Amino acid sequence: MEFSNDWDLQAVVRSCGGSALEVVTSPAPPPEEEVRRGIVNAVGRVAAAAPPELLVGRPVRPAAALRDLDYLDLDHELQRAPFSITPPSSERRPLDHEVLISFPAASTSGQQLMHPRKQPGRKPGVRTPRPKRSKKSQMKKVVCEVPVADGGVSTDLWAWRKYGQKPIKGSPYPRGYYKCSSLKACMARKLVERSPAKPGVLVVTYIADHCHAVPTMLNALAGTTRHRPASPDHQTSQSHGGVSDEAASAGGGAREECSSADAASSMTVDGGGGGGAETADDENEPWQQADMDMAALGDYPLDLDGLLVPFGDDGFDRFFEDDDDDGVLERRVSL
DNA sequence: CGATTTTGACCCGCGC
DNA sequence: GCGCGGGTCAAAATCG
Repeated sequence: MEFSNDWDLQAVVRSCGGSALEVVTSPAPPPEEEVRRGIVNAVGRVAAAAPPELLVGRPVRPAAALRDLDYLDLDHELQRAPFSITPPSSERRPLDHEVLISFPAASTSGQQLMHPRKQPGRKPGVRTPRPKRSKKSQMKKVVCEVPVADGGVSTDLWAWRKYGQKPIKGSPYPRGYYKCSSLKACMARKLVERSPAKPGVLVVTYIADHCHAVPTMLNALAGTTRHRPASPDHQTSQSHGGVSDEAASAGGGAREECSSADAASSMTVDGGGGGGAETADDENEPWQQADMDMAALGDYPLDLDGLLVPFGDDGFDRFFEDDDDDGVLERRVSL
């Protein structure tokens, strides 16, 4: 089935359902205990309640999903929540203003990669003024750990577009940078990387909130499927110490439809809002509602295709042999 | 043709 | 003040 295939691929990456609820930021982080509790309640419920099919293959409208959830004994399901909040002491050591949510280890199955490409790049000498990255460190961040491929892949309603990937010092895996593609002005961003300590876990960091409603027509944005050309020139390594292929892979499916992040944002609501503008009161905004819902759904889409394979590994070949015969990474969402 | 991905270059924050 | 490393930009390639 179609779904299953897609699902598999997507599974590789998504699932952080979390929606984390968020948190945080800067100046006054909410009491850890509270935040944690809130996350568990919200995220746990959803994740536990929603069947994979629901979250993944066919995204559901948030409202509907919530409705469904209402019928479940959420409290009960809590223990089955697919993730857990990781205390600050975990390996990834969240910052003061971060909240780390982790999901149970999952099967690390999928490996993917993509073909190398030529080498574009910006022309030297060309530079454009860029806004200062002020207070980046103070930006709202939600960190969650997601099993690379636990069956619980989920989809979120947000559309992400990959805008960069970089090798991270100390980690064999590259980090992918995504921004919301629904609206150019939207500052929501997401960083996805594999945990060096736990290869089967992806660390997803959501930054900033979405300043718009959850896109209802995902197809328009998310339909993209990138088929990797059977690149004839298969060179494996390139500059940057090897970001190469894998990196590519990252992009491979790069588009994700996420939600959570925002979720984060949305959830933020209580927290303190960090985000400023977005936070704006959202209570009455319809989109916000949607946001919340999604958050509640706990979907965490991630696509880290590229991140799944460490630099310089041989996953490449494997990828084409196994997962999908087409050698295609697909990610589709249809509403 | 428009949207997205890839990826080298550029820029900036932070630690020393 | 300098260098490192992370984050972002944007040209080129690719895909639907």
